[in-house]
Amino acid sequence: MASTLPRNQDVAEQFELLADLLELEGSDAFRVIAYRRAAQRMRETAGSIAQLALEGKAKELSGIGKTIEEKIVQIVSTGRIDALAQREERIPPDVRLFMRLPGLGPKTAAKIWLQLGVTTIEGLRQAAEQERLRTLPGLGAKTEENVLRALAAQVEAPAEERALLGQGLPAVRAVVEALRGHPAADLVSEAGSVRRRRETFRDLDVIATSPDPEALIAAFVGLELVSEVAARGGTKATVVSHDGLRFDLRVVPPESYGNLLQHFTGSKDHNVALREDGVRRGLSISEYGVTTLETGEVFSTRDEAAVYEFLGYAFVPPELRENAGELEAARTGALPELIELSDLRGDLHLHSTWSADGRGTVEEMAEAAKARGYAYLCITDHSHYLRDGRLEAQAEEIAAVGERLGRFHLLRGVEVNIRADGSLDMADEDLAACDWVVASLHSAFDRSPTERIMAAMENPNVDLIGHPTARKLNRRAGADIDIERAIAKAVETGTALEINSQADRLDLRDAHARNAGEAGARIVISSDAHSVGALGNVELGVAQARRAWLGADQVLNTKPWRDVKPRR
DNA sequence: GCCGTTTTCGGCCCGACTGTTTTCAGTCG
Repeated sequence: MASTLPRNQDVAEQFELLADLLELEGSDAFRVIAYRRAAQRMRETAGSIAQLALEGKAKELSGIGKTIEEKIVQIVSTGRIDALAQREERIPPDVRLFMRLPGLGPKTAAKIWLQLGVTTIEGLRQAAEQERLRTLPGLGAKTEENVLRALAAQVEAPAEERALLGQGLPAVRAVVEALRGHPAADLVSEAGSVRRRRETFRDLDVIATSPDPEALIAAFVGLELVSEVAARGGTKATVVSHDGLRFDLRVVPPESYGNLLQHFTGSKDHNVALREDGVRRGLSISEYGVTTLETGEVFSTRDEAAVYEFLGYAFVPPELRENAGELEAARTGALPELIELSDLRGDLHLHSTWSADGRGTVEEMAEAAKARGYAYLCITDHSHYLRDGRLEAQAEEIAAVGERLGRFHLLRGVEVNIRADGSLDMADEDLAACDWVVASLHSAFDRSPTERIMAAMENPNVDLIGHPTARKLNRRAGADIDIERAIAKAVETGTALEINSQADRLDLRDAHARNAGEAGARIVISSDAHSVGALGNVELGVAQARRAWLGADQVLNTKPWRDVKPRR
């Protein structure tokens, strides 16, 4: 039974832990890196890694070989990697936390544990206070100070959350715009994970060139949104905004701007793979340029695309830079043509004031959609607000507003709830009367969620599964959906799967949406808007679709309505 | 531990900064 297998996240966590403990033991660094890479690959794999290992197919994934595959099988059969269980008995759990403190690493953590006999966080605090850390070679007063500061900060701000792209994207754009308008600015760009449109971020990176770096830094730390200047130097600064977002600005030399933008956009894994590939071909790649080792010649450029071109790759869109096959594809001309925001022709999941939580009327939502340039819009209010005659009243209003809008298609839909037993909470004849039906999980996420959404797909009235895993970023993990079975059922029944564009949903997530696309499932990007402004959410959904390697032809609502829903 | 358009053995990204040091190891991104 697939549902009894450990989740990829949990398997990856054991390898991450094993890597940490091996590192504390001082074992071969490349072995440690190999475990971490494998863990990363597992997290980004949509199918069950445990299932793959049982079938002997996990080693087909890059970074996973025979040994790691065997260890995954150990997890399935005994719950724990043997090598990990042994080490957990020897190494006190808090020592792993030592090396997570900023400034401390595995070497220092092990030294403190083995030479001072410190085994707990509290013991570490005391050792620092009593000035015992400085008795160790290579450690001094400054280290003690750093340890105490780090421990205090940890108490103040425990377990930091990553902020949502939906909050960071407008914020970083505002900063980039403000800096571009400054006389000391030349080139300015977002960089880092926000440029790759990752769903969450730790800080927002901006890079720039300037004839007068000091003046640009001064303008940056003086921006109205800045509440605190965390660091400030001649070429870089870090600030915290009033709403708690961290921004990093780096001012870089113009002649290497392209190389630097490439470097600071990441991801780390993408850059490492790029550089390893370079080494194999006699090229040393850094943020300043590409050195041809044989001649010593250095290629640096203001143009990021020129970096990829020089290295023999097609330009890799930032959203794909995760070392998930994009380099090979860029070398062989196999990169996909990614969907763009302007490809969307309509929205197929959103709410009006007929839903208690909707803030725009049917007419307001329709007018706003028309103004966005859409050709169609489907109002999908929650089923439970459409009882006792309200379904008919809502249908009349949609029909009346639709008349006034001329050629624009205003459609009548519903978001029907999938109950705990897998049935839908609206009668089939009512669903059949709608132009479009979205079915979603909203509760009882632990009660056979895979079976429930698959049952919904079997209903011929259901066109789309909304936010398939029902996750909420920073709030709850998604339901434990067996995504491969769900995708197979979607393909079989022709039911579309949603990329929900709400900032804290983005569900399907990137890896799952990529799998769905590869399997030939139909994908819909929808706003799930509850207000006029939220129709713009789809920008996040399109970004997620790009991270999933999807082209416009794989997304249903890039097509005209007659092709989305051929007449029954 | 993984991997291969030199390789099934011998490699495995690059540079900056920090704190502790008289030349560098450890950490970080």
